[in-house]
Amino acid sequence: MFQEKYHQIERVLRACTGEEDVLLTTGGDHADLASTIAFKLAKKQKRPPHQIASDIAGKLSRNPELGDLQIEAVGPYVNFRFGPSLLAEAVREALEPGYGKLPAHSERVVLEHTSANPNGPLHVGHIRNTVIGDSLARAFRKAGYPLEVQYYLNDMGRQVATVAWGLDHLGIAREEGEKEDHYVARVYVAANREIQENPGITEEIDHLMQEMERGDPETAGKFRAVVSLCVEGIKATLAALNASHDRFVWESDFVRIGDVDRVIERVRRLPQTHEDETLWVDLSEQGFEKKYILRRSDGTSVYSTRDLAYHTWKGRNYDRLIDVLGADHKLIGAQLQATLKLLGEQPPEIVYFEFVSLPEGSMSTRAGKFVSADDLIEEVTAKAFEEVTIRRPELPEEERRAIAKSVAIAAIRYDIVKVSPEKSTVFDWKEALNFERQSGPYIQYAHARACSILEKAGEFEQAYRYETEHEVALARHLARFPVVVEQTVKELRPHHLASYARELADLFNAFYHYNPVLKSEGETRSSRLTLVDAVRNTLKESLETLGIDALRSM
RNA sequence: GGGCCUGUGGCUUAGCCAGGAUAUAGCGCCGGGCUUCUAACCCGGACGUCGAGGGUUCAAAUCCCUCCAGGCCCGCCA
Repeated sequence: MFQEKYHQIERVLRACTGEEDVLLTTGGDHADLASTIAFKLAKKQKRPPHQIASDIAGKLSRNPELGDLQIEAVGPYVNFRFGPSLLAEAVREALEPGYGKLPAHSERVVLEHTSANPNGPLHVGHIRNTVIGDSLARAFRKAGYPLEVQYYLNDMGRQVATVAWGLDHLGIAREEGEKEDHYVARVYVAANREIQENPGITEEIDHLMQEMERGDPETAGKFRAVVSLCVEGIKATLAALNASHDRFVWESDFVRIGDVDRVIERVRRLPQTHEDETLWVDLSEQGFEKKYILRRSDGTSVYSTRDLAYHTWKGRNYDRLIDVLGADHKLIGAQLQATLKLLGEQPPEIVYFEFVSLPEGSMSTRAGKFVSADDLIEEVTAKAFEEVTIRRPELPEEERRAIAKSVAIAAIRYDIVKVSPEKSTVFDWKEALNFERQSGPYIQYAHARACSILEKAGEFEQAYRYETEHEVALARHLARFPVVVEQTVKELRPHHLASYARELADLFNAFYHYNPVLKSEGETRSSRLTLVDAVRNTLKESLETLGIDALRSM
């Protein structure tokens, strides 16, 4: 409804003013939509803007095509407000299962996110990638795109080689009940400490990497064992976070099947490519002063080479490539894009997010200095369980545990997704454990409330008469959900969804306190119940797009 | 030194790309509200030179320039 109305008003304003850009925006508190076109025309017509606005409003008010729209000039602004029948239509649409779904696109999208090195558990920095990536993935599916989500597994890097070496030489046993990825991290930290004391080990690790690249079966087996072990743990964490990947792509496969050799051959034919002891691309014309090295002097490939092969493969199998990467990848990401362009391949769109640090400084897996996602989930779940137990002591423990789990993931995911990706953040336990307003559980609570009202109401006739300011504000807000989904995929910024869901919960809570539902009567009761149902559905759809469980009771 | 990002009340944050109507919200603070649909809630109040300066414009948190502060990057690591 909202989009149709937007485009219709835009069309009519164009016809009325003769201007191409009619400066139509959302009007905030003042209106559903508003135009500042009068300012622009004031200059051309040499008349005061409020007169022009008033003229336009007068003309449009007599236009029957616009239907149930209140049009008013307020000073220099032309304001449009949805009338009762449009609000009814908005609520009717919001009741539909899957509300917010946009018309299907045929463009096949591949979205890569998380892709953390398999040398330890995901930490609170990695899961910013996971939460942004998974929320975007859900938004893309909601926006009607066929989508595949991938995790690129760096299974032949120095980190993995270091762990493989550590397992062979340090005799560290896995502890009882220790999660795979945490065990791998322990070996990794110990191996790094060993290297510090005895730098000669670096040569042994270099040798392992060369053997791996050569395809030596014994070495490959060792690497695969390390990575498989670690990935088991990582997958469990991702599942706990409600994040999923359709495919894990192993970096070494591109070496094994010859794609890396093929891409090197193609790069070699570029005029920008130089070969001395290494093979490198001169990207200075593209604005990069650093050499983009693709083959070491010992003949082995580097991460960038394999990444080039991976993206070439993606470009051939999908129409649109999206990567979610930490801000530390900005340079290498831009070099990758530039080189793919030189090769005539499709470069990825890259969503960068800035760093998450700890109050005491940057995180480091190597130094064992990080807060793991598993510890975070455990702490937040424990706090959530306490809360549920205080509020709902009568519920069986099993049910309280299930609620606590969902509440914890809601708190964690929302806390991360609500902040714009370009903002660097400092991880804060107090914020993570806060379940009040502007949190995931706050929104879940609004949803549970709506469910509870509907359950008590039983059967009711649908009706659509909205008069109080709270009813009208809710109906207006419901209409915007599909626009927010559209905006999220257009800008690749999932935090819009987070703001939207919170605003909807805010409006619903205010409505709840001022407009009794079950105690009202007749058409008012039916209309309010219908509205509550529409809010419930829209909250559910927006929560699920954020990867948060829409609990019916909490 | 160079590149990218950020700077909005004590703290966190939306708005900035597509300039317009009293700058969004939370935490914290002060005050009020649970025999009434779940108080993980609601209402009221105090708190802002939108980092600083200049420019463009009828109009700047938003665009441009300079400066300051913080983060990230500048490896034959990934």
